[in-house]
Amino acid sequence: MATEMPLHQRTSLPPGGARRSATCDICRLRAACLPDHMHDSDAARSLMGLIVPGTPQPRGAFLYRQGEPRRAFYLVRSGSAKSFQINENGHEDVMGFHFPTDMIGAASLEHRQYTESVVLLERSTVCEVSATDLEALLRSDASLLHSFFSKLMQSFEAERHARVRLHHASADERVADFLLELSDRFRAIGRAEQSLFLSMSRYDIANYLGLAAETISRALGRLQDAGAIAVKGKSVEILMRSALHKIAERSASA
Amino acid sequence: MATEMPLHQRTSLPPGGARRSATCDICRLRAACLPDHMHDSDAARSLMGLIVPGTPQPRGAFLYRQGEPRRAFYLVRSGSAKSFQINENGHEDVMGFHFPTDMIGAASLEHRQYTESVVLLERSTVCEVSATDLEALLRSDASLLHSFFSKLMQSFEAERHARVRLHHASADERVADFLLELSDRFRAIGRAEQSLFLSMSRYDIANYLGLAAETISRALGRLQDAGAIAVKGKSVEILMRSALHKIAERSASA
DNA sequence: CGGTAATTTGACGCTAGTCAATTCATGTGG
DNA sequence: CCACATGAATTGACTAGCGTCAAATTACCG
Repeated sequence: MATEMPLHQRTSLPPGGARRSATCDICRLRAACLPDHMHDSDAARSLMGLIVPGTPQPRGAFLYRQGEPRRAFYLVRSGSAKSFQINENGHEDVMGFHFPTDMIGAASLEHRQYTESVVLLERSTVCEVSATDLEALLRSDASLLHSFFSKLMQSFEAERHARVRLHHASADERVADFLLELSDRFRAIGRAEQSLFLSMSRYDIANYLGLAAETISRALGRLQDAGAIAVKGKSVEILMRSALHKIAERSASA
Repeated sequence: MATEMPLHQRTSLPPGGARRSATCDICRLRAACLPDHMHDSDAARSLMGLIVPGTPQPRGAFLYRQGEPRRAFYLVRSGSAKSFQINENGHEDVMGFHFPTDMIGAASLEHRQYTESVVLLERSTVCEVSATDLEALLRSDASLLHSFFSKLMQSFEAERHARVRLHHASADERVADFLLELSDRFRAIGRAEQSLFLSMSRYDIANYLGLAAETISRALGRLQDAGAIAVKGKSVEILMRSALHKIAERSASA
């Protein structure tokens, strides 16, 4: 079995922290986390009232497992997570990685059960929103529904882009693209964009990009030889962003 | 240049047929075309009133081009189409294929301009819905918005599935999966599910699946040798659906 | 500090891409 | 209606890139 086994096997998240609302007010991620155009509307108030901050959970803890009844949505506050499905061959398919301000669970929106599992990649904190509460709010507030609609459309486009872009790309191109994507996401949440910490394993990256783990190692090595990055274990420094871009973009130059 | 040049260069669709509403009532695709839970609601009436059937257009005609201001959404009534983007290398990326009852243009929903081009693959008829009209209706009717929401979620999941599924798949697996997907879609609109007509070129299929056109030929040949299908030009007969399934599913059997 | 898992590195084979030639469709005009 | 022209599809030969297997090295956790 090539896939890693979770360290912890708990099936659900413990009660979480104190149930005080308006915690978003004191969260430094607030601006990046909540939908853009609802910073001070009534809807923002209502939504923030539903968000329950949790306590830090250890690496390997599951937010939920594929097949469990859908209870809640989550917002990553610190740390990171990966979502994955077990396919018909018993093989793990990594769907994506999640960082602070990312919403988790929307992919299961149209289902009664979670369609994927989500496990923490490091010690992390997540905020929780009850599914029934959120759905009720969405039914009553059209502008909030529109916000969600927008966000989903964005994910849809990103997903589409990833599919066609990476279909034609070589290993080096995919890895360069992956690093740039991470960098962009880190920048968006106020982290250093040139210092990346890869909390996920090479196997996870490989699975996500449709490559073998060994190929990830070699690709990182080649990018390093090219002077674009410096790799030291799970830490990657982006030395020449332009070089990385050039590599990522040169797919299928017919 | 490996990509095909459109036969016709018209930049927009001619006026279309007579502007009589309620044409959906006499359309045999109605049940499959409109959202499930709105067959006889007020919203259904309103929506149907916005749908304008067009006249048949020749192969190679564009519904719209990437970058044009977004005017309308389209529903395929007969024939087929492909949507594609030109990427930064001037290369064509095929995003998908469209058959009767498919909605076209939703991917540009959040933009003022079309983010892709759509060209007919054969002589086809499409129905048109004005963008402003539809958006006004969506704003006023929450249940309709929910329907759209649902439909988008479905596409999102399909897109996701396509990405992870095909990432690990071999050429034969991808082609088998593609044929089964077409078969399913044909069945959903009442066509024979075992007799497929591939209106798109091998190059388009290859581009869509992230392969070379020659590989499509060879993969089809191998599937034929395996007794799963019979290929004759653009016509493909599915002889053993089970065999095709087995081939499509056996990706990454660790 | 020891044991385990993760990562790197090397060797090798196979799959799919590329280039080129040929066959096959399709559509056009005489 | 047929001959021809054009592009699509197939087939073959060769090559490059990635997967696989195995071994060595490093990082991590108790």
